[in-house]
Amino acid sequence: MSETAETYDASKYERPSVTVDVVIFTLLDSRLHVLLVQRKHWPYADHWAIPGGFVNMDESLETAARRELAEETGVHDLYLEQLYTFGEPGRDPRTRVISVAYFALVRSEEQHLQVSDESNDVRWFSVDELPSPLAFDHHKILRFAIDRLRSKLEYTTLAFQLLPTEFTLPALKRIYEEILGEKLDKANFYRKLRDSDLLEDTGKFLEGRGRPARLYRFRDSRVEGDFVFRHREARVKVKQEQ
Amino acid sequence: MSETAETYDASKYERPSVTVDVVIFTLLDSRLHVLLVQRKHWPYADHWAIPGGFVNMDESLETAARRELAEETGVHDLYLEQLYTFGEPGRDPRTRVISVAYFALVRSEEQHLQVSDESNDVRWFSVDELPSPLAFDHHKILRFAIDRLRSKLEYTTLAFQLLPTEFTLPALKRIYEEILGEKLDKANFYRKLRDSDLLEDTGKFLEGRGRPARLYRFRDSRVEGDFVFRHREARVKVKQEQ
DNA sequence: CTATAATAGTGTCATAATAACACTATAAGG
DNA sequence: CCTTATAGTGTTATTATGACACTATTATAG
Repeated sequence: MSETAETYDASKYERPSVTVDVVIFTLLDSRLHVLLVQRKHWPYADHWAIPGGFVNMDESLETAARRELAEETGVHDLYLEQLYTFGEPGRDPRTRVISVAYFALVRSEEQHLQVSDESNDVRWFSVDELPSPLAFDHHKILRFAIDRLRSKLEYTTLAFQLLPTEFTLPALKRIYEEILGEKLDKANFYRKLRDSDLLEDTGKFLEGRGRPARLYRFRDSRVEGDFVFRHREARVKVKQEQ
Repeated sequence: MSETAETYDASKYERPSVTVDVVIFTLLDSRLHVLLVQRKHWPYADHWAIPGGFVNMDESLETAARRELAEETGVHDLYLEQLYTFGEPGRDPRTRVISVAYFALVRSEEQHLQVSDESNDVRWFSVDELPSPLAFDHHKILRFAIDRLRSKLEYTTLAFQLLPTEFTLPALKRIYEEILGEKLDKANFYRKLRDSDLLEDTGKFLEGRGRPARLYRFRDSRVEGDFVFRHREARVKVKQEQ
């Protein structure tokens, strides 16, 4: 960030390439899935990869993320959150690539996937059945994203983004259970939600197998943010995170 | 992340520059301070800025952050944490610059500041008395860092990094109070610490004005990590973060 | 040499949050 | 109309929290 004069020469230093990569989560068949594209070209041809691509000179990182995602997968209209920036030398065989990773949650029913001519295929993969190996260091990025997702679930309303406008408490509880990988107590979970004042009763019901479930909606239309909602208390413990 | 063949031409796309910027906090006269350097050259000559600089092609982002910090300020030996990546077009008048920001806490007594020939001066500033305007979008980065620091204080042992190996409970409490900007209850704060099992009694005492304070040390030498320690319970509330 | 100020540290208790689990409610299907 | 499946509520023992009053140990002023 220091240069000698107005005579700054932009081409003086060799520059790394900058990409954005986007980890998109959804719930499919009640399982957490992630969106991957199958690469067509070198490097890592035929390998599955997190969608992403190079940042143009005149667009913001988030705009680039949105553009690449739409181009490569057809996914659009989502709340993106910056995850981490990966920049180890050697992570891309072509040249030095620094990759700003984003992540987001979407409702898969609302997304129509489409394959670009840069890839063979675009597909949702259960996070428990990922293809291996993934391209580049994408396995690491994915791990990072899943960890972050779990941890943010503990104190935000992130999970609500996976639900339609109107939803039932059991559905929300199932999402938490699937992502956290553990069973939650119904009574305690519902009580937290009632006390949180986040939900609004629609008066409607969802018919199903047993007793119909009451339909709620998020009180605020701002589901796209990070609201504080602890589904349970975080205990004091000593452990390393990340 | 997709290219047509082994014929990939690294110079084909115009590339942004990548810098690392490092927000260093310390406690000085019981106040939270941040390290700034006064720029010597265009752009923003004579403005104060967060230390940082361009990433070399063969070094990792964190290595670059460490190197720049040592070169520009003399500060070394610290636990760095990635903060956020800022990449709006136009944030640097020279060219498109994407900046990966890091932050860290240090004990100022252990650091000997030294000015590089790229800057006029290096100095600690109280976060309440920052020079204005700062270079580039560094004010925004600083805000971001302070917010993150406060929020991580709530559930990590980050603050312990500001203390020497052996320290007293009142000293630790003062750090929390200064950074959070609010008074904490002694009894409750000490109880949390006792229950957390993070500390070890050294058997020694620190003499002072009144009753001598018992000296503790962190039980683990791994103060340089992110341990979970909630100095108080986080309450359920609905608010937007960041 | 005693009183006071200053700082460190402990005890207590009403209230709230938590976790566990037993219970009731309402539907479908045989 | 009995069984199963799902939704939803009540209850209670235990623990965590916040507030605040109390005790302890030193230096220093007079």
